[in-house]
Amino acid sequence: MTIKQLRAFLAVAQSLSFAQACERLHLSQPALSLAIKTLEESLGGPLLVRTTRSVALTPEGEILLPIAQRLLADWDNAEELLRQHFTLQLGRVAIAAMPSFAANRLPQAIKAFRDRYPKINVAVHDVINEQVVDMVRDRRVELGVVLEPDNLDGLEFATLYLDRFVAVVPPDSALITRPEVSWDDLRDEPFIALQRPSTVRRLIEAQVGQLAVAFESHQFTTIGRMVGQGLGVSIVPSICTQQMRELGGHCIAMSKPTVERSIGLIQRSGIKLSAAAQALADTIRRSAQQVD
Amino acid sequence: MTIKQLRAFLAVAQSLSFAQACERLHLSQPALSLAIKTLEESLGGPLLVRTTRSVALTPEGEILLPIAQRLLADWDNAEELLRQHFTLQLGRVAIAAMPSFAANRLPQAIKAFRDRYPKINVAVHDVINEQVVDMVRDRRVELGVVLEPDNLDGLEFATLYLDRFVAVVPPDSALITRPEVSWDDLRDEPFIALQRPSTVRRLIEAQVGQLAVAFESHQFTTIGRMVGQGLGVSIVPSICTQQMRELGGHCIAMSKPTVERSIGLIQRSGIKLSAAAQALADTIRRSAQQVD
DNA sequence: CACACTTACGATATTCGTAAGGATT
DNA sequence: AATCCTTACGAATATCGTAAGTGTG
Repeated sequence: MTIKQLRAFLAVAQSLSFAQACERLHLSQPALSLAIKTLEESLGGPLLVRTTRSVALTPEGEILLPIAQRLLADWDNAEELLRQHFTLQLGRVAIAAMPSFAANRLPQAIKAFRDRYPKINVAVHDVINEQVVDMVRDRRVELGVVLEPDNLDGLEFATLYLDRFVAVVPPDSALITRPEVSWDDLRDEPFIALQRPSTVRRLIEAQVGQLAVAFESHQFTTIGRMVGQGLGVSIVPSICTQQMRELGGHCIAMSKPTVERSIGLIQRSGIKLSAAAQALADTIRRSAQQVD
Repeated sequence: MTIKQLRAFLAVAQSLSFAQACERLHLSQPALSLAIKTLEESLGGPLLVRTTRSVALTPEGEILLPIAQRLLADWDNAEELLRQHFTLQLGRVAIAAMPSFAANRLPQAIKAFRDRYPKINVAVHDVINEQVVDMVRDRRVELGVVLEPDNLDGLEFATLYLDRFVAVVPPDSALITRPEVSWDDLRDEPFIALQRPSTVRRLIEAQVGQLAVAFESHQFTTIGRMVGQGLGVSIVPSICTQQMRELGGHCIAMSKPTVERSIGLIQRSGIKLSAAAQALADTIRRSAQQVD
């Protein structure tokens, strides 16, 4: 039993005419006749009774008719579903991104993606850097945006930006005129830090040692606003520059030695991204180039 | 997308190896390779990622896998179901029969049928003659057993037995020594008749005019037992002879002019019986020959 | 005689298997 | 070197359409 044979049967059963079914199937009468005959032989008995002037279903044909309809409908639906996934007319991507990226750069990339592929469902997981890596490893997301991890096994990393730390100081700070500030310049000010665990916090501490932390927050937004209110200074990834400015903080480049780390896309290596995830990755890459 | 292609995909996806899938499919590697390739082209993208040493599913392949399983399972089930119907390993027949036949002859035919085709469900409708015809016309049953109807249009009738009326008298009746009795011989006795509407009742009245009915019943069993108890005499189709004897009645042939009517199978003309109904009809015909 | 389905048959397309090629372990 | 998948190509198979055949209204 083949798809063609079943389609042939359905066409004849519905029109009760070989001639009409021929047109619907774009098939010659003999070809249709043979298809039905072959189907009947493969199933072990007649499905249609043909008098020279009319066609009727046998009881077994009556049994097959609704089954054939459902079978072919399921078949066509499945085919269409797959095609839609390949043509990005349907699908779902899950992406995880570290908070700074999720807050500052991802939204515009998602916007561009959604404008182009409105039917693709995008799930964004805004989690700390380490969890992004875990989620990619666990296959809970196809894509991640992270600071380049030390341990890459099983993962592929591709740089989007080169990020360095910048100081954030209140608008009335004495440092504000300086073209750049050193780590030591900030030691005297109350320091506002991300709460642990956080890669940014860890990297800063690795650079300057234990900090005299005055305030802590999980959110860059809170940090920015605290700095804006003159509560202290902070150090944030350069990706957050614009956000800090909007919140009232003033950003100043850090003098050497500066810490630079790559921010980039990670995915499991050796597996193929879904068409949707591939397209999202492309969109994010394009978006990164535009900003730079 | 064809059945073969989908089976090929399923085999590869399950074994994650072309080589193993080849054996399962009884197919050469190139043929399998081509089948997958064609499938991928027809759907618009890759389903499998082949490194030279391993095979993995693409995300779209992951989507297709459970769909393919269900599709093929449904397909195989449908095919098997139809085959079972044709080979009489599964099915259902509905038959309607007039009470005298249903009670006297049908059970042994059903028994023989069920011994031979234990999986076929048989529904018997024990209804009066006219309703049998109606049920066949209305397609509520495929087969009927009736006295040959006057109006046959749209129906086919095939004789099983030639039935004539026989007299039933109590065992202590004076008539019991007679080789045959006439209609008039029975006029003096209390008459036990089937209740109207009944073809038998109608035929008897057509023969002898209005009867002096002493008792009426819907059931031949009741009539037989009444006669057996000496409450009166009756006239029944010869098909009931054995039943009457068992109930204590004594059957005597009717002298000429006797009424003979055919008892036979009816079915809608121009349609094909289901394989199951055809087999049941054959069994009933064989059963009728054995009795004669 | 026109219509509707089937059979006959030659042409075209698919599908298959063998043989060879390329890549990885 | 061995394994595994792909490409190449000739052969077998299946399917198709044209033409002829058959039975019905």
